[in-house]
Amino acid sequence: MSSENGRSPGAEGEQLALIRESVRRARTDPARPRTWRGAALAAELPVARVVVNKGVLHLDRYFDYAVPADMDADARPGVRVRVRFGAGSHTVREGRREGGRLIDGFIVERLAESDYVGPLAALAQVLSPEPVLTPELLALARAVADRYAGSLADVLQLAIPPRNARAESRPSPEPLPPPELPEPGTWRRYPEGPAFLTALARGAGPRAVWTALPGPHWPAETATAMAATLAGGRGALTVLPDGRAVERLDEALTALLGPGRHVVLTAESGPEKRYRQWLAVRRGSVRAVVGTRAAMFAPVRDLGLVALWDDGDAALSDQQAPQPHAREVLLQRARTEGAGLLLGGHTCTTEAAQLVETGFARPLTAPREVVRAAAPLVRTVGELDEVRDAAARAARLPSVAWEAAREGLRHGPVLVQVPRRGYVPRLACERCREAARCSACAGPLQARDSGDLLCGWCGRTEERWQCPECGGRRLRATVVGHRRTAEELGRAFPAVPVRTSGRDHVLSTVPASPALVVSTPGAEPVAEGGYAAALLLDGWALLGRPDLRAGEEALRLWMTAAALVRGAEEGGTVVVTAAPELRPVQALVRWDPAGHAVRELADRAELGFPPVSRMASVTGRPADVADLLSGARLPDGAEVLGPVPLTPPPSGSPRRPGDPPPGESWDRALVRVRPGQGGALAAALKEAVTARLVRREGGAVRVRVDPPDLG
DNA sequence: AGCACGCCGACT
DNA sequence: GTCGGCGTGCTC
Repeated sequence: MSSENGRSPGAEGEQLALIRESVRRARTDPARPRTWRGAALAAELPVARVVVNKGVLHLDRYFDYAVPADMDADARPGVRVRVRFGAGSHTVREGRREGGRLIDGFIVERLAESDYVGPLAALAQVLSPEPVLTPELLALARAVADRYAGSLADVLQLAIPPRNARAESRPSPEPLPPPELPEPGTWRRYPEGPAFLTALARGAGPRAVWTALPGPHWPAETATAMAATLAGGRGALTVLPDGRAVERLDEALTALLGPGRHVVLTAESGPEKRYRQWLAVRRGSVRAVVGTRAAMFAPVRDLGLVALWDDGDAALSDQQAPQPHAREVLLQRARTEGAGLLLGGHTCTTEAAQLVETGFARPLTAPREVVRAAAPLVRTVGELDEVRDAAARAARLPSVAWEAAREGLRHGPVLVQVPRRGYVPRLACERCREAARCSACAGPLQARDSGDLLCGWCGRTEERWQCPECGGRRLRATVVGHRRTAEELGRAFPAVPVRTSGRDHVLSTVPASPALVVSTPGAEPVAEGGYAAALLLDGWALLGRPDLRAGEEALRLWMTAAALVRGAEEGGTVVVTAAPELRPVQALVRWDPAGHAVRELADRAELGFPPVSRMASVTGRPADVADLLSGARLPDGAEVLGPVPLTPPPSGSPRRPGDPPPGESWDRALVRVRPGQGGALAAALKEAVTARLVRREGGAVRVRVDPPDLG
């Protein structure tokens, strides 16, 4: 018997020789045979260009396959196929091509001929005639892959849910006719609100950065914008950071439009339901989509509006390679699909402020007096504030906070926000709480066991640090968790029920009756009728986080909580324990998130920080990082910061993709480029990684564009 | 990555 | 003459 691997001479060997000969001829003969013998091919457009479902960077290109005649009808652009892929797919045994593994892919287009020199393998199977990879989705996925130095296949994995035969076999519901144009309702509080809605309804692409008024109306307002888009005959997509926010918008949409006009796309619903709903969207049966970041690629037909709520929330950045952020994906869709944009939240990210500054979007805000009436009264208290009351001292509350809680409890629930333990800053000025930064590159300072101060970006040792804000020379940190705070408050207010909402169990709503609701940031329940008061405790801990965005993030967490409190007109009060002269604290007191973002943006521009410049991180073993950077053809003026040793995550925390394997110490370098060079930076890094893969040199290196923890 | 090809040394 | 170990290169 011949050997299993076709290496022995004889009939098979002769066949191999023949094949090699035919390939040789194919490379030189202009009238070369294009396929293997014996395959009956599709009469027209016999070539299928395929993107194979393999995320490896050096395979990030198309491969051509021959279309057998019996697959001709189904093998249309966008369908899922299986193909033989890999070395050896040209092996011929007993007259058939074998070898190479069967892998999935998508047909990108059908062609009359291939530019590949050599004979084509045939498609192995059309998995389903459903064209899931639409031209819009392909273009979007390509753009996202390029921006993030990732591969098309990786992005498609995020964008197209796994197939489910049962879901596919069922017909999607008949599409409903467009709804009536909705009334503007509370959008009238914004001078530009009604015009924004009519622009959506008439098919235009208005783009707005929406600073939402505090209070409970944003879900209904977002629903109204979606309804206006539907009324104009186009589709709408809204992405929100978590399941609770999705639920609120879902309810608002159902209240406004009834059931059946929208779907909720989240990763939580099971595979069959998820694919069924996704298909209903792709087929045009449903024109409106609401979901978490998993919905950002939803193939909405004739997209007229992309909306994003609270784009500063870290949950909007995908954890799967290449880790695209929903804001960037939706912006790309607004640009290329001509859709309107609604970037909303109770605060404003610097990225959103930049969109306004560059003229890409217009601000959608309410007049000052409307803001003042809707927002609660905010008071600040330094933590060294004198504590006269013994009970207040027991609860570790400054007197002002104690009074506000006691007064608030007479009228309804009182929210107490406490930073999570572990949410601790690296180093901040003891006197003014300003984060300690490197005097050379403005990177965050870390304390070594030796007592030395080391920059987390450039690795320089900081001698004799002095706070640039107040001249202080001492540094510090620590925080008390929400559970212990709840216990202490329970003792201080013995007659009042205490509820907690935190990481392990998050409450979505609380009743209007008086209660203390202790919550970690981001987990605050919505109170019926609004909270009477809120205490934002240990604010300095949020501000001192070792992150570029610490100020912006603290303001976001405060305002998101404070927006659940009744307006000043109804007696709503907020007390924040943080130094009143700090910029985010002032922005909270004045309720001016947009102004804060504009000033923050100016600072970032001056210091060369994102989003004004673009950054990417490169991590890996020290030798690998150095090798990759030396081989990369970075754009002109690119700056390399570091490399420095990557601070290991605290032991016990779950390993995340991109973390070094246990026992290895990795370096991290940051690369920074000027505005407009982001694409070139991503391309250069991708090329450098690919070159190493092809040469098989060195160990794994990870590249991340827009690293989230600019420590 | 995965897989096949092929060169080379070892053993029947 | 045949087997199989591992370095090298490619994937339509």
